Amino acid sequence: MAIRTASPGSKGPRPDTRTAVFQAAAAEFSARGFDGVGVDDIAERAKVNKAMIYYHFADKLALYRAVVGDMLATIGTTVTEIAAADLTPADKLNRFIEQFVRHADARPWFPTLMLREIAAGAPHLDLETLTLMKAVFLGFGKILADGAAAGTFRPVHPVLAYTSIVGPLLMNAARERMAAEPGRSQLPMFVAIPHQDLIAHLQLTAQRMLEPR
Amino acid sequence: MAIRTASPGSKGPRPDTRTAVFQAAAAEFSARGFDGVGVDDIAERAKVNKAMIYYHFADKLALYRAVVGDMLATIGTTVTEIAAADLTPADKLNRFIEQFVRHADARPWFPTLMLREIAAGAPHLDLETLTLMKAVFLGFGKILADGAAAGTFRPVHPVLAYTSIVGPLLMNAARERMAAEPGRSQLPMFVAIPHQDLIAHLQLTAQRMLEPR
DNA sequence: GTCTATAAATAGATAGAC
DNA sequence: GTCTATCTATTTATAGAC
Repeated sequence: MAIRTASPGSKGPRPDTRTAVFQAAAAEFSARGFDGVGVDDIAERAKVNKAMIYYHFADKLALYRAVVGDMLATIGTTVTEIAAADLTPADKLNRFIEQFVRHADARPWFPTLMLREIAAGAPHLDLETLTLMKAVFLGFGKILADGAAAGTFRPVHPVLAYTSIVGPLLMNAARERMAAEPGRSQLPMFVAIPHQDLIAHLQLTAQRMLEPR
Repeated sequence: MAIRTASPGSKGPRPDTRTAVFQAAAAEFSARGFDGVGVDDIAERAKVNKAMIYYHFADKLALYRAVVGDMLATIGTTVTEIAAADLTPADKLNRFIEQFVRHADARPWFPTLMLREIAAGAPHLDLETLTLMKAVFLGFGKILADGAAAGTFRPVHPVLAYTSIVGPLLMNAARERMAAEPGRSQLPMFVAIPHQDLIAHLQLTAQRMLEPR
């Protein structure tokens, strides 16, 4: 990835103001939610004048949708690739779980922002953004259907299977965030779980859930 | 439950203003989150003057904590009772799942409010409220430990087991809310799942997850 | 593209009459 | 206990100079 930095003290046009705003917005929205974040907060974090945000984005909602849409598009591409890969359904499922965790590790704002939007009932999302969300679900559903057709999976309603895997994934990310608040690490539900263990547990649970008997 | 209603047109002291505020706050906070709700919104829904809210509660945060605390205390009592009941661990686990769903059915604000607070990293909760949250987790952990001691469950980290069961539960509630928004019922991830099916699925998945091999 | 200044609306919270 | 009116701070958003 190319790194573009403005020369120190430069007064000319900053090449990546938009990117700085975008990244600051992702972090802020993830940390405090749509209503909890002010446009000033984003400007401050991005080290950008507030008016610049309105120069690059129509308004706060459009910026938010851009962040969530980009996030969903990225994970959607990953899932679609896995679903289309040349692997057994069981391997695809394991890969789905592993990639989801790795994806979240590389983009810490992702799970919390997604969980927040889900918890809120997705009131900020338009149909276009929801369609990106759908792509993730459909990719997962394809893995399931292939497995059922091959007889390696028992038939389970894709919605139930999806929530059974993604729900714990997101909830664990939220748990880690709660634990990060000061004075909480002693509480038993906030002990650290290595992501290797998380992945292994979810993979085993998912395989058992789908196992024909 | 006794029903107390002020006589129509009464100008005297309303007996249950506090309750009206409390219930309105639960509904509003659940629907739009701490930052998304204005004290005016709560006053309007409760059909109470805004100043009355500050007469009964110190401020917005104290009101919010009262709502969440009451919610956690109620579910905590239920879980503790199940853990102490005279049942096999497997039956206790099934009962935990069923009661959690039934509890949410009877109190529609519960799952969303809880998921919201979790997603936010519980920034609004003090240690006292978190302790109530802990009680729910500990009750669940006791069921697990009893099962492991009796050999009916394999040993699984209680945090992983807890998120694996409660995560899907909460995520499904959020899903139902997303589906409720207009123009969304056609999307495949928003199809309705009967709660009977949800319970059965989670019970089966949980038992398989914990099954020794 | 970038900045300052400010408009316009809304938020949380309180004073004080009844 | 209940109400009206209001204070103060903050918020989204824009106008307009450079």
